[in-house]
Amino acid sequence: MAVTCPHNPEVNCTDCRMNSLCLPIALELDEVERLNQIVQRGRPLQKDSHVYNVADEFSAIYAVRSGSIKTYNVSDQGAIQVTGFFLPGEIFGIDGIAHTHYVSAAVAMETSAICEIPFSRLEELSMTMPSLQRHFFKLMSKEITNDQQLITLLSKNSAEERVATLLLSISSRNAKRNLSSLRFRLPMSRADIGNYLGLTVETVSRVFSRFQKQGLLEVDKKEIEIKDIDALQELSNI
Amino acid sequence: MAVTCPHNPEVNCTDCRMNSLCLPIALELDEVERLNQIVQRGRPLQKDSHVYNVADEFSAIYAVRSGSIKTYNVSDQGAIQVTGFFLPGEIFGIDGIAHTHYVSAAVAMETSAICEIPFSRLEELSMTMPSLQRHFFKLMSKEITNDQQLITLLSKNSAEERVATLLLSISSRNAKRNLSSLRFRLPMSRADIGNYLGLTVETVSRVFSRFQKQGLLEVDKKEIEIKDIDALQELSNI
DNA sequence: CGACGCGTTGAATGTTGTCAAACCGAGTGG
DNA sequence: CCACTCGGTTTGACAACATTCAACGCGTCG
Repeated sequence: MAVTCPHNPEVNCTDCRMNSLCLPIALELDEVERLNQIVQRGRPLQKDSHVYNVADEFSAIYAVRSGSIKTYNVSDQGAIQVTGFFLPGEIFGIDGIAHTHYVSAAVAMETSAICEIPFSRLEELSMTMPSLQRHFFKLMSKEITNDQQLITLLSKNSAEERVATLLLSISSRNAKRNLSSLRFRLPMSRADIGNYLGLTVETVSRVFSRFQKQGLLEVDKKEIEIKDIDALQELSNI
Repeated sequence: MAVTCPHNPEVNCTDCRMNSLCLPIALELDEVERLNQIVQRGRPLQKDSHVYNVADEFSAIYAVRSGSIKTYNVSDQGAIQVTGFFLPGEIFGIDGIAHTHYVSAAVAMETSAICEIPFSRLEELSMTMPSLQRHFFKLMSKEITNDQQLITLLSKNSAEERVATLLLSISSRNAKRNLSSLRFRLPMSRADIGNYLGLTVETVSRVFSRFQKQGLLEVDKKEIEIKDIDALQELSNI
């Protein structure tokens, strides 16, 4: 049992139950083992502690093993923009590539464990493992796609549509991790949601209340139960 | 004279007056020549014709030689989101990397000439030219940075702030191309601006009128003269 | 216990979107 | 040559949605 506990720093890539999410599917067993060799697993991070901060030197990319991470940018004027939420099995920190220093920051939203993958060693490794190289390009590309979807969301959609879309995103990502897609706990605060979606805290709160009144959701602080996923999808799709 | 005309397909990278913008600075003369060998220059594109479209096979990245290009995404529901405007010397089409097919589209906003750089040959070339490889990573990274800046703009800024920021962006990019930073012609329509900035055409138009009334701009259709760049910067910075 | 962070709710305000009309310049056909 | 249409743009009146400001509830922690 201990070996599969996500907080356990001893767990290796082969046994990690997230490996289907963060590793390329095509990897052979011995390749996973070689990757495993370079992955560094520290002890759990406390809530609100930084994985990296703006202007930190870029040296690694990260995978969430347990808990949850948010990333944010700081504009020249000091405005904070949350750019992503990352759940177990997901990769973050790729935007630092090609800069020598991070332009964003990453913090734990709750007690979390992460895997650190030194970038230089990953580069070496991908020279001899084409599927890793490809996977890695896909990750950068996915980052761009994600950002552009967020741009569309912010640019074209109402508060209700934005919140519905975020809830469905978390729902489907939970499903991938074999968790319930209809009942889950939001790791982030209302302020984080608002910041991410370009809304004020009050608006986010009101949307949750409205959804509850309309029977789409059951909301208890951060606990969410989706009661009418079709209606949410309807909202998210229009 | 003919050799420096930007529409001329015969002009090569060494002589192109945009080369300081689209090529890495560190390239040796003979390296430029090797790159020049793989660049394909077609005849000019007409206004509104596509460089590539959604679902086209990804095979190359592009540089603007003359004219201007816009890129846009199409959401599942068919909504169009303009994601970028590209001026001479700028590179576009990088978001197709790591997908086999484009997820976005690129169209000429006016008669334009472009350089096509086949991706597979660029990959080969960068194996032997470290500075090209690095430059190339920077481009992907810049795409992410740009997108995230747009996210912040859409998420946190008012209509006036968004328009001011776009104008200043074009102004400074013109300066890099040795054109006037205070007097220029906008290549894109009001509708494109609105789509890009998450505003309606009417709002964009009103903001231009207001800026003119306040003496920040002189607007004549697409011709713009910046009268008070400090005031614009003030707006863009807050 | 009180202070504090976080979330919710209410009322008023304001910015932006919507709808409608008109303008302008370019191109077309009578 | 003029009247016409058409696309892009501007402007106005109005409505709607989100923000702002304010107050309050609730749980946690010192």
